[in-house]
Amino acid sequence: MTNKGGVPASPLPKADNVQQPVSNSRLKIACSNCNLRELCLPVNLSIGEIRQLDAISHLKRSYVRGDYLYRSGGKFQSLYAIYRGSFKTQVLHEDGREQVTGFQMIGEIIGLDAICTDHHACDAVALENSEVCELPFNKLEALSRELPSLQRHLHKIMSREIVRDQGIMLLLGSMRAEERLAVFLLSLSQRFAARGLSPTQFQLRMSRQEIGSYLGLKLETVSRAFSQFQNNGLISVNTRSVELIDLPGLRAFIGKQH
Amino acid sequence: MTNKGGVPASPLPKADNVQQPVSNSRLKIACSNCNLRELCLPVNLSIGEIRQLDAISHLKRSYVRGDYLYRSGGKFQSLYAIYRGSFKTQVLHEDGREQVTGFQMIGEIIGLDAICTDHHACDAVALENSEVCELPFNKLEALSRELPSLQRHLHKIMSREIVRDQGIMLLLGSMRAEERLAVFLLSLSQRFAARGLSPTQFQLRMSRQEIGSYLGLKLETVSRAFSQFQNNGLISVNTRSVELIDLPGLRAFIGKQH
DNA sequence: TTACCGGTTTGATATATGTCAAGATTCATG
DNA sequence: CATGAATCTTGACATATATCAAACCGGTAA
Repeated sequence: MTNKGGVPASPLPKADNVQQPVSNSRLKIACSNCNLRELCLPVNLSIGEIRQLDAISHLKRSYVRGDYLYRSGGKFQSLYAIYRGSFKTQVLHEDGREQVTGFQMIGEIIGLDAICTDHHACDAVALENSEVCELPFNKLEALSRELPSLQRHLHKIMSREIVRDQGIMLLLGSMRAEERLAVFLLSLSQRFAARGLSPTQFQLRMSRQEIGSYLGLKLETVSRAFSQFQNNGLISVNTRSVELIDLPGLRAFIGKQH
Repeated sequence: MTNKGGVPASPLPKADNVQQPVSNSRLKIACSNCNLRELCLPVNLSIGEIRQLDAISHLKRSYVRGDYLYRSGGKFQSLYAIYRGSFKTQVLHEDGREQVTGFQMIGEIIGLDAICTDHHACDAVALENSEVCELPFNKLEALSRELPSLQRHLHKIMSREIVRDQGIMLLLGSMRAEERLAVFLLSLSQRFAARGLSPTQFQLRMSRQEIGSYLGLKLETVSRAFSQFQNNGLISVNTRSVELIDLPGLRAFIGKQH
């Protein structure tokens, strides 16, 4: 599964609508495929520093939809930078309840939950054909002692995750069903835009059930909310393909009474 | 407000039911007041290393109930180790909605949300008379480049916060009102126990409204759930003072249908 | 083509929690 | 001690979302 050599084993990934990579560093490629450089690791690093980071990373090959990147309880070794595709993370309660805690896409770092106990606290499951860069955490820590800008960046990534989770707590704790879906769609829109993809037209990689779990709703409620937005002319939706027709209207919808 | 000297400006804090401090290091004191050493910073550090950490910390004086430790949007300078008392953190939405994102008590670190943008993402408000140790983050980062065990500990604290938030997402996304309150009470119980306090009898420092905001419920619903537990003989409650009578029963309650 | 099969949509109804309102209790203060 | 302001409890009722059920759709395989 892993490829320890210094050169990617497979051709560079190409997504529609994405610029060509600007260097042959795997991590930089994972990053230069998107516009939002902060999402990925090699920010504010010199060429030499990026090479050091490259030296500790491995390219892992494809996961297909449904494959586990890691499982809850598994031993923690590495963080993963998503290189192509997307994942969901979920926590399972012993009584069978599950909660999707996030959807991760290209350029994002996954696995931070495992640091505190040395064991993963959730499952990570591929939503489509995907590839990740593995970043052995011991080596990442050692390198970040040498490179203050890498250290700071690692801290920022963890802090951003905390802030993101708090935003979801706000959503789950105090928003109505349709508001939650609006927030979700706008968040996807923004993340696609940051990667040079269309902010108004995209394919959902997850089911209504998975969206519902993430938003604390049943799948029927999610489906009804989609239909409602379509009836109001805010979006056009056909199963997994979505077009956001009225972005300002969607934004204005959040926080409104009734 | 700050005290830059090497010696605490006020007498050591004493809580009922808590052991005496074992050294005169402010951070170690904040820590040795509790049994769960991992909660606080100077874990696995030598005496000399703790002195280094002490050298970068300041003791801040009392906050009274309602005082802000920091405000959302404020410039990020420092993390804070709670030395005495307790705080709540809350995020505010522009439409006036607020969500309490956590309650923090002695030995816990607060302020991690601010690292990613250099500005605080939430408010931190004292729930009672409280004191904190200020830890200037630049100095903390510099020191953690020198001390790998401090570096790892800082990472664990951030990761633990991520895991905690994901647990609350599970609670908010898929539990019923009474289950949420049971989880909340058991979590408090465990944290008190870890500090050498009674796991079954304690005073709540927050209002029904604040508990409700944290749990995604209205205050009336929280009040009814308290009454329900009391009627079922699981707890005894009188406004802010709570006794957990049947801990196993409370645990068993979580996840049960109906 | 035909027949599945998982996922989605939509309708009818049930229920948990919210909303509104009135008292009761606790707490702060003169 | 008396007063008033918060906070908490409890009841009656409203409503958003869940539940249950049926029909619909798009892809895949026989």
